[in-house]
This record gives sequence, C-alpha cells and structure tokens, in this order.
Amino acid sequence: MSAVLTPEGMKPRSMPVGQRNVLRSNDSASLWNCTLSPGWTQEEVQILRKALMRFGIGNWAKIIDSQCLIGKTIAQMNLQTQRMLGQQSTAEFAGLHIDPFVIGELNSKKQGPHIKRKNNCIVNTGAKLSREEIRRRLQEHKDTYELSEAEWLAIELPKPEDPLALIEAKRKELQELRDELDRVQQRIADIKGDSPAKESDEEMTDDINVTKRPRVD
DNA sequence: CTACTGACAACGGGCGTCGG
DNA sequence: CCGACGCCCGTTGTCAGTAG
Repeated sequence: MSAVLTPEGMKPRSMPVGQRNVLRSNDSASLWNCTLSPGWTQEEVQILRKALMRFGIGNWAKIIDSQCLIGKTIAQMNLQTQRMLGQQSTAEFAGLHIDPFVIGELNSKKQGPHIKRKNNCIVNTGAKLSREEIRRRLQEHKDTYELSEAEWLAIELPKPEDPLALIEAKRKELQELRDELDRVQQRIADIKGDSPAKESDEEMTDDINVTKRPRVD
C-alpha cells in the first residue's frame, strides 16, 4: 500500500526515512563478520543452482526451509543468483523453475553500447522496468526456459542430517585454514629473516583470521 | 598507480497484517 | 474498509583487495 508520506506529504514511502537503523532480518550488522564462510564453493553453487530450479528463482524461504544451504543468508543467495544469471535484476525470473546457468550463458554473450556490466553482471541502465514489462518478460522466460514440473520435482537436494554437525565441521575447517595461514606466515617471516612468529601472530587478531581468510574454493 | 573485482551495507518499493 | 505499520526482498552504493 505504501501510504506513508514524507514530511512534505509528496512522495509516498513504504517506510519513513530515519527508521532505517533498526536491524532487519536481511540487514545483518555485518555478514562478513558473522558468517564462517562468506565465499561460495563450486559445490555450494551447484546446490544453489539445483535449489533455484527446484523451488523457483527468489523463493528463498523455501530454500532455507529445505536446509540444503545451511549458513547462507538470503542476501548471499540473492547475490550468487545474480552472478549465475549474469545480470543484476532478477525480477523478470521471479518464481520461475529455470536453470540460471542457461540465462548466464546467454547474458555472457550479450554485447553492445547499451550493455553495462558490474562484476560481470549486466546492470539496468535505463528507466526502471514497469510492472507490465516485468510481467511480459516473465511470461516470455516462462515459455522459453522453464523446466517442466516433472523435471523440477525430480531434482533432489542434499539435506544435512544434523545441521549442528555441519556447523561444527565448518568450524573445524576454519581452524585448519587458520593453522595453514599461520604456517604460511611463519614461512614468509623465515624467508624474510624477520624475527619469527610472535609479532605476526599478534598482528593477526581473531577477527581478521575469521573474516579475511582465503576462499575455500 | 589505476582499473577492476568481489563482497557487504544500505535504501526504498511492494505488499501483507492488524487495529480503529 | 482503510490507513498505518513493518517485513521481505530487489537494487544500488561503497570500499578493500588484487591484478596488470
């Protein structure tokens, strides 16, 4: 409905400016600081791909319910979906059971002065798409790319039997990576002939170890 | 040094819910 | 019934890290 008005009473808003500092479900204070694994492995990407085909693009709640990607937030999944699709706007695929890689392949080949990319994703440069236009494209994509119900119903997703065990495994993996990082830093110090470990260990705070660890993939 | 990439932060629209 | 409120999620901005 969005009937909230600005102080001027001119522009309708869904939410008054100023309340934005309230933390919302999708507004993690810092995903980077809170998640063990901010990056995506190839395996996780494939799981997300299957989940999108199974539940439809943008049905994040169902994907989360399925527990096939424990630890991933909606924001992370949304961003990864944009990468797979090769475009930033996902509205025209909302709810469709499609293979995002098919769209990504097509988008990767698009060229021209009107094509603007950010992180290899095509971004919208023109005016915001009208509802009608989105609906039209949605129908077009549905007719062209959507899998049959039998196909997407047959897609099986991995489901961890014990989510806590999975988190524990992630912790263990993180510790192994930390240890490896320590070893590498020690080697660098040795090669440089610096006074060893102590200094560099102290420089490396816990937070940094958690957040700036190398990607798993 | 500069351009590019990859990741999170934040904004704002849409829409469902609820109370008067 | 209608308007206010608040949640969900798409979009865009920003910035640190990295490659050339």
